[in-house]
Amino acid sequence: MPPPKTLARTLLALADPTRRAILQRLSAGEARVTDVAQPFKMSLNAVSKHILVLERARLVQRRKVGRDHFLSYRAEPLDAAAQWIEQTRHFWANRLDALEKLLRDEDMNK
Amino acid sequence: MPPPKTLARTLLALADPTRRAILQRLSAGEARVTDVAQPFKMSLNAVSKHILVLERARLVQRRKVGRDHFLSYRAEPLDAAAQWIEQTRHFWANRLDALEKLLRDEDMNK
DNA sequence: TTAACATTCAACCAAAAGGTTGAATATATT
DNA sequence: AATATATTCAACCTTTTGGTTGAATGTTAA
Repeated sequence: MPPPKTLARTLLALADPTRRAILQRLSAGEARVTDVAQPFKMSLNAVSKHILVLERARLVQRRKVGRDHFLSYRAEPLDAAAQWIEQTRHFWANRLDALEKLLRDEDMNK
Repeated sequence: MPPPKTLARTLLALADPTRRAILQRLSAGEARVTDVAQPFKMSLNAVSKHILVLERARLVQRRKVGRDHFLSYRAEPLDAAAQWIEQTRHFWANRLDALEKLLRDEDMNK
């Protein structure tokens, strides 16, 4: 089972629009740091930092080939995030179901 | 359709562990600000601020009754977040499928 | 009407986030 | 060997974030 800080790191990484864009880019296939940075208006260094954050969250993996660093997208952490969200979502959904049932039952008695 | 900043606000709100805890608490039912704040070690004011963030992200709704403010959990923004995550996840999953298929096809030719 | 309670507002502070530029490191090309 | 390329490291700056305390506001209770 993954350490509990994993979810925090994942959500934090996803909370930045630049990082989400990077992920989208990488979900279309491997790319080097420079390639990933190219479309952005910010400096290469800034993008490099964002990639670091994504790496710490295990959302991005790095494969060095000579001077090139090839980045790829890893889906696993998203699973945990999705799970948390689904869980939180369904909890309340179930409560609503329970409430509706209760109201239905009461209706039957009128 | 929701404005595009909604997802950013949602993920940002979820990225803080205190706020996730507050949501969990509220997903079990309505509660007043003081009640929500009680289990935390930080000040009431700090929690009040977190609630503000959750409200701006539409994850929490407020219903005032006299001096009490009753807070409740709203699931809708989580749907958008879940959707984004699912979409990003499946994109890559599909690419993997395509790759596997390609490799299978090549195997047949050997 | 005074006192207690529930909550926010305002001012402040430290730490973190997101960006910049410039130098360092390592690899590739000529 | 010299130069160009790919990338990070380090120092710095500004804004945002998450927290504090103290005062203000509005509501209920004695």
